[in-house]
Amino acid sequence: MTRIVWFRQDLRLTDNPALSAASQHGSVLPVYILDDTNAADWAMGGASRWWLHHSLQSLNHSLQGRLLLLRGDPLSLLPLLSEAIHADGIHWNRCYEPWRIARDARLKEQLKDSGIAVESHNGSLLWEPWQALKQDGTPYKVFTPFWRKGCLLGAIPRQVIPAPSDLDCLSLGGSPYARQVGDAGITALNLLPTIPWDQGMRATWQIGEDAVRQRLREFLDTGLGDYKQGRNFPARPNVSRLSPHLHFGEISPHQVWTEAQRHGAENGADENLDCFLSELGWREFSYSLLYHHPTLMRDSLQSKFDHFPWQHDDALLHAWQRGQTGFPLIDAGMRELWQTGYMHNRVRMVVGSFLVKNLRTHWHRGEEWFWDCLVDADLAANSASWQWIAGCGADAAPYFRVFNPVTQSERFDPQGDYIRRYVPEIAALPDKYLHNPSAAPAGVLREAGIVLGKDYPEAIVDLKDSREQALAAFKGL
DNA sequence: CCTGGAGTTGTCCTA
DNA sequence: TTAGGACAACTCCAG
Repeated sequence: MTRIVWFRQDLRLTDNPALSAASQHGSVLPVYILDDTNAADWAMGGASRWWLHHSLQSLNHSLQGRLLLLRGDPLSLLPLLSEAIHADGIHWNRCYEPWRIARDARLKEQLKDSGIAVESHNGSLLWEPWQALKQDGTPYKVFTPFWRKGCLLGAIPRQVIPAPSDLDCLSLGGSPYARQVGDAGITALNLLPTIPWDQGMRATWQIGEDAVRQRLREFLDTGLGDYKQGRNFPARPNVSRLSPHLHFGEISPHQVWTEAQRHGAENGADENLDCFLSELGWREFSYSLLYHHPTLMRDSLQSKFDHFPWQHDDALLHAWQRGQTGFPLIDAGMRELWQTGYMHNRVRMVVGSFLVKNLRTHWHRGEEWFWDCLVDADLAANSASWQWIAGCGADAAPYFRVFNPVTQSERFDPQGDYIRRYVPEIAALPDKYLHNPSAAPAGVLREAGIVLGKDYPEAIVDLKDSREQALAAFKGL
């Protein structure tokens, strides 16, 4: 008998509970379905699609070209496929986006009614969101107790599952079955851009299961040692850059957890290891928030923010999006995002704070832009993080937490290495004025050959004024 | 039910 | 130059 393995956000062979379970029943048909019909507003953005193309290619390669690629509605495709190949069961690893939960629940009902076994597995979270609860059975709203009590004191994450050694993949190549359900093939999924905006991305990333395991080893060997401090400096190589791989499931958090613990056991566990593991905790926390608050992507957790006096100015928003704000750290971050599909975490906070507080733009605008541009765009992490920086999330972020992009720049990119990489037109400025060209004396600008407003924008907003206005608006709530 | 300590990531002013 | 305190008040969470 054959079991279908429906790949979704688990594009790997190692530590894949659904694949391993299915393979124990006999032959396996691996399938991926590009589902734009059920996602509504949260269909994958452009950068994510680009990543997906390469990740699917890598997975297909690992499966000796046996991955069936379809596009359409799984609710109709999977019953058809099951019938066509006489599958007696379907396995998948759980997803936690509300629309996916709803879709999968419907599908499960449907398949069970037609006598097909359905098994869902946990492939992407260390702790299920319905397990990490307070004593009284309700979900946590604050990270620290969630992580320390709800997670770390709970069940130990399961062992990593080896890739199936004797995988028997059903091949449908050219068979009528594949055509019956519409074998799209990877190019037909149209995941790649029609105009070549992906050059910077291709130069930045190595995609796929083998590549990410190498990346993890490299990070543990060279980045973890000074993680706690170094991770704040965007020019330093101390962040893991695992997020897109984790999002698409080329690696599981269990693998990261296990490898990091092993590294700690061999080299000494310290606050750097704890700090890194707690970043996995933030991922878990975001998923927990989304699971228990299914409208997290839309509704502010603190409803008083419904009355916040947001402003909207297309020109200011556009300047932010394209990295033309006149604040070099902001512009470097937004251009890093545009060019590579990624932005350093410290800089994400600074650009987010700037958009929401200094420009007083609704956090939805930032959320949407990141969704389209990030290769690690993840509904849980993106929604939770924008709410956090906007101050409307579950954690009571102090109202006075407004990042100053110039101060942050001086503190975390003191030599300007990050800025000069992404904002080369001001590279000739001395470090002292690199962080805020609008404050540079005319002579310094002339010396560097820069005309503000022509070669590089004047600051689009007054930091002091806009900060005070944001604080006043908050006070008015 | 009550109580008290704590809450990822900051900034600015003052002494 | 640098360190410390102010900046609201509230909710969360565990005992």
